Amino acid sequence: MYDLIKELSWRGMVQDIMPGTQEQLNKEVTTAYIGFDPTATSLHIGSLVPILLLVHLQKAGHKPIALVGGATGMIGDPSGKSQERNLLNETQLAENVAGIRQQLEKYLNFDPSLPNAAEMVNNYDWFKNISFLEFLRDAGKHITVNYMMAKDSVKKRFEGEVGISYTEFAYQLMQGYDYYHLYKEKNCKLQMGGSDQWGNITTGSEFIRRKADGEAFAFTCPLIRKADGTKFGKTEQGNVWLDAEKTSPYQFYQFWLNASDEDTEGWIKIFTFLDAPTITSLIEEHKKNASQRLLQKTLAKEVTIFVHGQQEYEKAVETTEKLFANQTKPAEEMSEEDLQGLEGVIKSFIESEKLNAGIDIVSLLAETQISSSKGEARKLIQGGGISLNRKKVSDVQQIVNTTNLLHEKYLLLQKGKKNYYLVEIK
RNA sequence: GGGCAAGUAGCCAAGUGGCCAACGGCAACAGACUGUAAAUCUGUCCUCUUCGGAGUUCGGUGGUUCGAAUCCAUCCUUGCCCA
Repeated sequence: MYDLIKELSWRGMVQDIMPGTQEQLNKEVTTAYIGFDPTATSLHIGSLVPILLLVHLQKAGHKPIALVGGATGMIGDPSGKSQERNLLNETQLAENVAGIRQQLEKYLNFDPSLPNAAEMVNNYDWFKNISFLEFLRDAGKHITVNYMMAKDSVKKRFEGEVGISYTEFAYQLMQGYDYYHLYKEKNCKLQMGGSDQWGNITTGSEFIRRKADGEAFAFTCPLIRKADGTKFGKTEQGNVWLDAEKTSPYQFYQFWLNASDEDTEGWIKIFTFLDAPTITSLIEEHKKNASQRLLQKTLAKEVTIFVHGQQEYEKAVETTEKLFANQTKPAEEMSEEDLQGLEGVIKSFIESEKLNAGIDIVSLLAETQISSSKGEARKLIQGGGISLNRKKVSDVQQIVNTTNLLHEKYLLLQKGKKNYYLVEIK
């Protein structure tokens, strides 16, 4: 067993920590949990940090519990939200819980023969049996409203102009009860999470102290931000998901590869398992010749392998090389195999009759969904944002027909520099 | 139940009878520069378009007016104060 807090500290993954947490972890094998909100069927890269915390925890010899918030998801966490959330319906929620469960199983070791095997729980399982009266008597009585109101997440809403419903106000008490439940049932003595969860987490510790006279610890990791202040984890296609169906490994790899220098130094510590000397030397190496983007490549490699596996990583690199390594090389020189093997690039189809007759570029872009409308397609072309087979389209009227096809089957379209689309005839 | 204030595009936020598809900022998308980086500069940014325009907006509904995001009525939502 090594010093987990020390390990996480140099990685920049500890924001707030309760006194005594480090001692507890070094004293004995400790069970710890993190909650995941079932707001979608897949987790996105924002959830990667909590997942990594659990992985580190397990590596350090402790026992991780992943809690899926089937019950709390029905309520809505006010943390970081300036507005009341919409309630999810039950079927949607059940679907989301199932999806997330499946993903978490990939990253943690659930082998029951291990002394510190990971476990997964759903708080709906205990909340469904608790009546409102019971909850008020067993939980509500132990925490004062004054205490709950002092939390930042709640205070903001009191001060803001939107207000907070009784339902969302109760959220932190539910999360506190979760912690108490796991403390009682699983001897869970540590809760982790993003720093936005600090308020909710400490309510849990306080609740355990008052109701069970027990000591329960906590620490949080900083929320990931980009150096330019914009939201982390978004691309032109939207959220970056961990599900390969939603975000292909190639797109996933590209996301990390595109990280800025400034962000990469911090991210490589957080998102990879590389040790301190390795990272230090990588950073030095990178600074000598930043244009090689060694840090970005290493980061992208490590994270893609962790999430999608070695094989998918290799395919992503292959596709990346075909598209970006020889950008000046005419598209006509790409072999059929090259084009077919463009794994993860967005593909679409066009009927061969349309090409035989010749189709104007604007209609083609609209039909293949590369642009959302003809108007947008036209604007993109006028702004110089569209390339066909690596040649910039300058004429809005340009007709595309079979002579433009590569290997009589494909069209390689680009929106901007980085977004490739492969159109196949059918 | 009474009083006061507010509701404008993804968000913030101007506008308070025609010059308004609506100032500005953020976010987003594209271009130039570059290293598939950052910063910077430029363009786009309600929807559709044969690029000439066309259509639908300013919480909902109804009205006044030649003409309303702007005035009136009413309803809804939110916040604050009083009961």
